[in-house]
Amino acid sequence: MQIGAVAKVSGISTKMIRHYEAIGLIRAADRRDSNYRDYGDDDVHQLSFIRRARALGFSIDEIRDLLRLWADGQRSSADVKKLALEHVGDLNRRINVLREMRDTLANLAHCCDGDHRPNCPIIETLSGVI
Amino acid sequence: MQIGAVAKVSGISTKMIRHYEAIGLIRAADRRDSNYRDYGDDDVHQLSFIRRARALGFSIDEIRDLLRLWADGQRSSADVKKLALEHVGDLNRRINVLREMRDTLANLAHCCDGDHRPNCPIIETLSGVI
DNA sequence: TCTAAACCTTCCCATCATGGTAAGGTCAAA
DNA sequence: TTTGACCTTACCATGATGGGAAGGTTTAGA
Repeated sequence: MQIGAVAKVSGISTKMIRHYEAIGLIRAADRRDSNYRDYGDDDVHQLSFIRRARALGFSIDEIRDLLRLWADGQRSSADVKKLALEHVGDLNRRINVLREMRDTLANLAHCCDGDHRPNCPIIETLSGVI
Repeated sequence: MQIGAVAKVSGISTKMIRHYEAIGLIRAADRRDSNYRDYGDDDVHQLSFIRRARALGFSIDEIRDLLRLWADGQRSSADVKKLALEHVGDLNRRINVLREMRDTLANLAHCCDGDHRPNCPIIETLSGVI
C-alpha cells in the first residue's frame, strides 16, 4: 500500500505519516525499488490507533506510551487507566482555564450596553480602570 | 523606564515586549543614546492592557482590534461587545471540544478495571476493536 | 511508443506565543 | 578599574500541522 492510500484509510495525512516516522513515533516504512514507502495492514491499524488517540487529545509523547502499552501483552490495565486518568485531569485543567476566561468575559459583555456610545466595561476592565 | 522595569510592572516579559514591537502590535519604543529602549507610563498602561486581554484568551490579532477600539474615542460599545461575544463563542467551542474528549475518556476509564490484567477497554477502543 | 496525470520523494518554510542562549554593548556601584 | 546587572540583536526551539517547490515513478490512454 502506498502512503496516499494509507492516509485515506487511516485518516492521517501523508504529511503527518512521514512526520511520525521522522520523529520515531512509528517505525520507518519498508521501501519499494522506486523508494516509495510500502505499508501493510498492521501499519494502517497502528495509524488508526494514533488517529483515535489524537482525537481524544493525547499528545504525541502520551501516544508513544500508549503504543508501548498496546504492544505489551504483559501490560496491566492499571497502567493504561493511570495514563488515561492523568490525561482526564489535564483536560479538566484546560477546560477550567477556558471556562474562567469565558465566564469573566461573558459577564463583562453582559454588563456592556452594546449601543452607539463609547462607554464600555469591557474596555475599561482591560485598561485597568477597575 | 528601561524594558526590564516595564516587564516587571506590566507583567509581560522583555522577550514578549520586543516581540510585540517587532510584529507591530505596539509602536517602536523611543531609544536613548545607548540604544536602550525607553518607555513611559502610557506604554506600561498599554502593555498591561495587552496582558489582561491575553489572560482572557484573546489572540494577538484580536488584541490588535481591541487596542484600536481602546484608542478610538468614537468607538461604539457595540463594536467592543461584538468582538467580546465572538471570543466567548470561540471559547465555548474550544470548551466543548475538550469536554467531549474528557467525557469519552472518563467513560472509558470508568469501564476499565485498573488491575494487573491486560484487558482494557481504553486500549481496545483506541485499537478499533469496537 | 509517447504523453499526461497522478502519484511519490526530500527539503525548506510557516503557523502561534513563548522562551533560551550566545556574543557583545552600557552603566553604576564598589 | 573591575564587577555585576542591565541592555542589544540574532538565531534556534517548542507541538502539531500544512504549504509549496523541484524532481522522480507509475499508470492509463491516445
